[in-house]
Amino acid sequence: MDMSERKLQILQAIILNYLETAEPVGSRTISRRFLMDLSSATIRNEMSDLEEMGLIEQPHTSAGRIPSSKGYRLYVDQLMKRDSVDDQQVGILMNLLKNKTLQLDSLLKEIGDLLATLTKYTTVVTMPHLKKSALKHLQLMPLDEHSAVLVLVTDGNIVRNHVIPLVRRLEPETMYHISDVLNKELSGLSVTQMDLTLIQKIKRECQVDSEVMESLLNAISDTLQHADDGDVFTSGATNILSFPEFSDIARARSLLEFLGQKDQILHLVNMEDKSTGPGLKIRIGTENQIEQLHDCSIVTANYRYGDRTIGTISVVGPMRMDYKKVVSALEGLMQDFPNLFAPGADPPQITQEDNHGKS
Amino acid sequence: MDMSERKLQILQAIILNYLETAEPVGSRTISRRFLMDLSSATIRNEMSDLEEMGLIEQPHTSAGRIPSSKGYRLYVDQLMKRDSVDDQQVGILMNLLKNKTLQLDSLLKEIGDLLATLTKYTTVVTMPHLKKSALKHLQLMPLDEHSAVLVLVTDGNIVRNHVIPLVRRLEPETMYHISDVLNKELSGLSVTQMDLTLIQKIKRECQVDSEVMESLLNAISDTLQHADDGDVFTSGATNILSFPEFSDIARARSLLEFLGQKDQILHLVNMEDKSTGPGLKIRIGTENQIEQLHDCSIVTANYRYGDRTIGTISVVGPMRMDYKKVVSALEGLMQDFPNLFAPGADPPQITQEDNHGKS
DNA sequence: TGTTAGCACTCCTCATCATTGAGTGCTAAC
DNA sequence: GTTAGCACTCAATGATGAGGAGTGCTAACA
Repeated sequence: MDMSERKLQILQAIILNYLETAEPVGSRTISRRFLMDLSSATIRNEMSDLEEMGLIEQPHTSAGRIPSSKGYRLYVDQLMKRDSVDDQQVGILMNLLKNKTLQLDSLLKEIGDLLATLTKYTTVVTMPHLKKSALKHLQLMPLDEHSAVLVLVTDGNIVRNHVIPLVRRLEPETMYHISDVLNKELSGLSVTQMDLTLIQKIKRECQVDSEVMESLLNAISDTLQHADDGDVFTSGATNILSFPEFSDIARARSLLEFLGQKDQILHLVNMEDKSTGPGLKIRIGTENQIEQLHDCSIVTANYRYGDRTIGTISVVGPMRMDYKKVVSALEGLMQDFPNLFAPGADPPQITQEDNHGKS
Repeated sequence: MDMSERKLQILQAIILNYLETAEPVGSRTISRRFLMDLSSATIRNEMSDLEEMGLIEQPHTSAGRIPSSKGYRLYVDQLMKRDSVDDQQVGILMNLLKNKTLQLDSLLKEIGDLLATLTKYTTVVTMPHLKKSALKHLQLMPLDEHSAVLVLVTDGNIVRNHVIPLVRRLEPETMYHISDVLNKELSGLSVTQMDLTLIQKIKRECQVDSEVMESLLNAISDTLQHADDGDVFTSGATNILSFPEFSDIARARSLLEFLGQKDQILHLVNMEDKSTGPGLKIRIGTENQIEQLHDCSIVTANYRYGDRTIGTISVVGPMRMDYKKVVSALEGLMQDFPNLFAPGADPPQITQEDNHGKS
């Protein structure tokens, strides 16, 4: 069976109508609303073909048709046009963000919030992995007899801190000294790049009583190793409850619970999928591995800082999602992303994922 | 109408049965399950009285009775006994927490998570207000040409940080110097205790070019003033969806959305209520001012650090909540709270809210 | 050969109606 | 004061049928 232009039009009509109404679409509706020069009977024949091709399906015999995962996929890949109206919305959003913060993590949270408000779906933002980020500065701060604070700043000005125990009191001056050495040796590196040789070198350079130094370095290395491997920030989760596809409370619950599990989310958005290139990644309905997401679609963008992809911004919604709007919003966002960050921030430049291979 | 012992027994029976089944309780059920020496007819007469007193109500004429807010209130105030089984559970929970962290905020998050798991309800923990906490240490860290990080540590080892812009480059040594002065002058104080005289004094002592100093102090003071006035941490929000009283999706949604609004939550838990003493605060159904909470009950405990009440831990559930379990858990928690924190932490001691006036 | 009108058929939706049963309130007897 | 008995109420359940949206098929048409 060949794929005529007309079939595509009908598929698109079904999808557009279904996105709007969430009701199965009948042949007469299409004939009246979209293709007035064809009778419903003709459209019925075409729909029958489309169903055979697996692009649409029928909830029951005497109902209209709804798009299948495969149908949405075809729509997203071939039929969908970008929307400049949404681009404008993104522009407004970006202006809200500009110069608002010097810190990448708060910026990302703001983006998540605004994107959830704009799209009315749920957004999931993964923060940069500490381990993959380059350290910009690190410092020990005296706290009390038994503890000190280790403060780490990574590129993007993300600050992490951890209280570490001391075997015995250290003078502030000693700490400053150690901090200087640590900084000299470690800044610019990522956690994965730190090895034993480096640690030995630091130990020598500090010239501090080796017992203290030993425990201190252990604590620091512990902190670095166990630092959360990427935080997840979710916004607009309750938006899901407003869609009729989630009026079944059990379904809604299982999805919301899934969205609450950081490790699962991380696993999901970081999952590599050979078929998609560098741009946005769109997963539709049953294309998702995870069962809780079989009724959902997820659009994911990777953001970059410097030359590394370090995190993701995703929009989660029902399969009957306004793909055009979401894709426009995310693409617009990724385009403007580099300009968002600190007007004259030092050397680092956030660059967008280049979209080569896409028109 | 007087309140006989028997009426109380019947009320208690209704409540216990309703907690279990979520179904209106009929006279025959009580006669069979709880008070076998009385006929259903007798119980019916008593129930009629209880209804007239406003302690129970009837969804419709031919249904059993369910407790009213007033009924639960009486139960909570007079009938409910503490439960030692739950105490044991709390004991286990406490052991899980012990020595886990040196930082009050992560400890509180853990508590929230565990309490949500234990009770199967939703927990809401408010973090200490920065403005009310005493500063333990504060420090400026160099970052790059245009910015520095201000790190604040409050009692409880809660670390906050903020990137602040610099009008021009400062040497690390200068920053250390400024930090020392700031520390000397400010540590031990809370934000509310800092005034203009103090700032002037700091300016003099630093002996740094006054333009730089001016902008720096402004930024710091900005940071302190605008520091989030208490963060809110919610755990187990989706538990709500498992209760039949929230099978209506609109109701569930409005509650979940309410729980997502930090400012509203803060307003709620900090609301002073003259009628309750120092111990736990229990708000049942319509006793809550906020409309979204009319079907819910909230049990709130204040935690203290040193001599100040600085935050709250709450459990939110349906009105048909297992008050005994929740109250036992929270009371047990507050009792052990002081022992939880850092084995040999410096001077500060977390003390519990004393329960005088309670048996 | 592609398009369309017509028609029988399917099956969901909704309203109606009767049945059932849990529960009540009242009364009269114990 | 307690209880048995009885009439009554009303939500829940399930059966029934009308209405309607939509389909698939067939036959006629351009």
